[in-house]
Amino acid sequence: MQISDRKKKILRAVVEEYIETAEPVGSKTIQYKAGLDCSPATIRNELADLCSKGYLEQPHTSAGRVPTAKGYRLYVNELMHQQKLSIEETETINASLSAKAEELDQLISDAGHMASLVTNYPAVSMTSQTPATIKRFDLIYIDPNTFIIVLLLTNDTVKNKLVHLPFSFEESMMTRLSAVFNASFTGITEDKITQILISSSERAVGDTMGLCSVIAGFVIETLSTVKSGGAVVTGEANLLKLPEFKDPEKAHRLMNYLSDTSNLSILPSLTQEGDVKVLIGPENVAEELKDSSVVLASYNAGDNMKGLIGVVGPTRMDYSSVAAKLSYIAASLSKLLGGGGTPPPGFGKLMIKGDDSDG
Amino acid sequence: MQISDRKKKILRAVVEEYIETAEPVGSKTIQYKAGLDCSPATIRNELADLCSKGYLEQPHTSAGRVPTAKGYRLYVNELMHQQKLSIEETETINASLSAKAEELDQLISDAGHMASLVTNYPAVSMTSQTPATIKRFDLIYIDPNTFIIVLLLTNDTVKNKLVHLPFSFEESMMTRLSAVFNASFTGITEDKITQILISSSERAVGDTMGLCSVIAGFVIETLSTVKSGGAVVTGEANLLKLPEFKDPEKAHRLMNYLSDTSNLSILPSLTQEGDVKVLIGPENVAEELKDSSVVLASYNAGDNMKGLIGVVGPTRMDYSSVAAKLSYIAASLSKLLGGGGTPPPGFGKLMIKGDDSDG
DNA sequence: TTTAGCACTCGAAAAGTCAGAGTGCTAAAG
DNA sequence: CTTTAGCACTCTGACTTTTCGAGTGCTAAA
Repeated sequence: MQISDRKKKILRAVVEEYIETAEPVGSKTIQYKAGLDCSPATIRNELADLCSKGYLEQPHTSAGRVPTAKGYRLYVNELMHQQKLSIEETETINASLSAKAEELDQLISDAGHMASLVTNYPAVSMTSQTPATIKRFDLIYIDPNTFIIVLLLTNDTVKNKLVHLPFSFEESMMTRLSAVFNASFTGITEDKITQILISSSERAVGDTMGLCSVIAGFVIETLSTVKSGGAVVTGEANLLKLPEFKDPEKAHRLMNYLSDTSNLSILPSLTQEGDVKVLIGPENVAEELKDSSVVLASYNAGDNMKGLIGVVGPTRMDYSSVAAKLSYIAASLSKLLGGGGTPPPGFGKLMIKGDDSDG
Repeated sequence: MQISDRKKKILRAVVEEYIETAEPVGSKTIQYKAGLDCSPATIRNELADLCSKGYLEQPHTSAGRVPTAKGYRLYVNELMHQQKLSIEETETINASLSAKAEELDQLISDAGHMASLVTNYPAVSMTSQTPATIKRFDLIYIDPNTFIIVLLLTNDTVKNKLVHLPFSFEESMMTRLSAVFNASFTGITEDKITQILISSSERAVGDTMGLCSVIAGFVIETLSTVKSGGAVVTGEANLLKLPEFKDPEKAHRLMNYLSDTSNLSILPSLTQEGDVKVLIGPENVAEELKDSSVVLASYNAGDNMKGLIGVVGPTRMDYSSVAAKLSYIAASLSKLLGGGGTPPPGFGKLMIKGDDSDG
C-alpha cells in the first residue's frame, strides 16, 4: 500500500507536533506546521484517510489526531530526520565518559547516567552475558591467615576477593595453589568446574584444609555473576515529568517493572553492535511496556562482550534525538572499551533497525 | 509541660490511625480505637487541647486531626510500641543477606534492596567516609604491556585495575615498583600523595615511562572514591503508592533529590553505630525533605568503616515497624561485616535516638 | 468534669454549564 | 476528480453550583 507524499508530510507533521505538545493535533496546526498550501479541509480528508489506514487515531470523535504505533513506525523508518548532536552535547558526553575509564562497572553505570541526563528519560545500561572465563589466576599472600584472590577474566575485567581463614597456612602454599589453578581453572566456563576437578586440585597441592573449595567457590560465583551481567537503571524520576505519567498508578507500574533488573535481561538479544533499535509500544513483548517505547543501542565492550544502553519513554518519544544521542554514546563506549578497532563514533550517522512489519 | 495519660493515649491513637489511613482522624474513631470509656465530646475537648499545644493540627476547621512533627516526635520518643519482627520477616532478611556475603559493594546494595522491600519505602544504603589508606600494594605482571594493580585498603576492601600500556616493560620493573609503592604509599591518605612523592618514586625505580604516575593516579582515584563512599538508592517507585505523593510534582521533587547521591553524604554524620535515628519532617535540614521523614540505622562495616542504611517516607511513616526492621538489618550487617565482635542482632530490642527538642 | 444535643463549617464529590477546538459532510468551484 | 468554503454537530476540559456528610465547637444539663 503506497502512501502519497503529501500524506507522509502530514503524518510527519502530526508525529512531530504530537511529540512536542502531547496534545492531539488538528488540521489547522498541520497546515501551518507542514507548510502545505492547501486548506484545512483538504488536510482533514487526508487525515481521515490516514486514520482509516491505521497510522493515526482520534481519542474521540472531534478531537485532533494522534499517531498510532504503526504511525510512529513509519515515521521512524522513513520520515524521521536524522538529527545531529550539537557540539555542546557531544562535548558533555565525551567529557563525562572518557574522564573515568577507571572501572568497567563504573563506566557502565556512568553511561546510563549520561544517557538519562541527555535524553531526559530513564535509561538502562548493562553488559550482556557473553560467557566469560578466567584468563589468569593469582593469589596474593597477606599474612598467615589472609590472602587475596585475583582473577583476570577474558573480558579484561579483574575481580578479587579478600579471604580470611580461621587457620594459618604457609606462603608456599599460595604458589602451589596459583600454579594448579592457573593450570586447571583458566579457560573454562562455570559449568565445567565440578567437584571432581576441585578434589583433584586438592590432591595436587596437598590441601587438607578446604582452601581449594573456598577459592573454587569464589571462581564459580564470579563467573556466574559476570554471566548474569549487571543492569543499572537511572533517572526513573524523569518519567514523572511527562504528562503521560501524571497518573501515579501508571508511573508506578512502569518504574516497578524497570526496577526489577531481571526483567531487562531479554534486551541484549534484540540488538546488534552498531545499530540502534526502536521498539514502539505494542512491539514490546512485556505487558508493562506495551504503551511505552524503548530505544536501544549496543556497543562493543571489550573482547567478546556486548554492552547495551537504552532509554524507556512514552510512545510519544523524540525518537530522532534519542536515537542520535544513544548512538553517539554507544559509539563512544565502543571506542573506549572495544580494543577491536570499531570505527570512530559517527557524528549523527546512524542506522536504525526495527521491526519492519509495516502493515 | 506535662501531658495527662489520657492525652497521650489519644495522641497515640491519632498517630497510629493516621499512619494507617492517611485521613484526618475524628473523635469517634479515637474513642473506638483507643478503647476509652468517655464520649466523643470529651475526646474533642482533649483534642482541642492537644491542638493548642501543637501536637496536632486540623487541615481545616471541622476536619479530623492530623499529627504535627512535634506530635510524631512525642510518639516516637515515648508512646511508640517497640515492634518485634515476625520470624518470617527475620528469616527473609537473614536468608537474603547472609547468602551473599560475596562482595562488600554488592552486600551494601542488597541491604538497601532488602530494606526497601520489607519497609515499602525507598531505601538508601551507603558506607561512610572513614578515610581509608592502603594497607598493601601489589602488581601482577601479565605480559610485557599489561599488569594489574591490586590495592588492599585498611577497610579490607580490595581494589584493582588492569593497565594496558602502549610500550613494554620488564617483569623486574614490577617488583621494584611494588617495593617502592609499598614503602611510600601505604598508610597515607590521598592528600599526602604529592607530585614530589611521585617524582621521588620515579627516581627510585628508574621509571622514565610514567609508570609511577599511572599507578599513583589510580591510587589517588581509589582513595578518593572510597572516601566519597557509594550511596545506592532503591525502591523509589514505592513512593508512588503513597497518597501523599499522588501529585507527581511532589514525587518528582523528592525522587530527584534522592537520585543525586551527593545529597546524601551528610547522612552518615547523623548516626552512631547501634542506634536508630529518626528525623521527622522539618527536623531535616534539606528543604526537599521538610515534609518527609527519614529513619537511619548504622552498622559496623569492618574495621573503622561505618555503614548506613535508611529509608525515606512521608512523615506519616510507620516508625515503629520501620525502626525495628532497619535495626535488625543493621545488626545483621554488623555481625556479618564487623569483625570486631559486635553483639548479635537484638531481636527487636533497639535504641531510638532522635532530636530531643520537645517544645 | 463529663456528656448529649445542635447548629455550623468546610471539603470532596456529583451534577450541571459553557466555550471552543475540531470534526464530517455537503455543495460549489477549479 | 480534487479542492475548498461553509455549517451543523460533537466532545472535552474548565469552571461553577449543588449536595452530602463527617466532624467540629458550643451550650446547657447531668
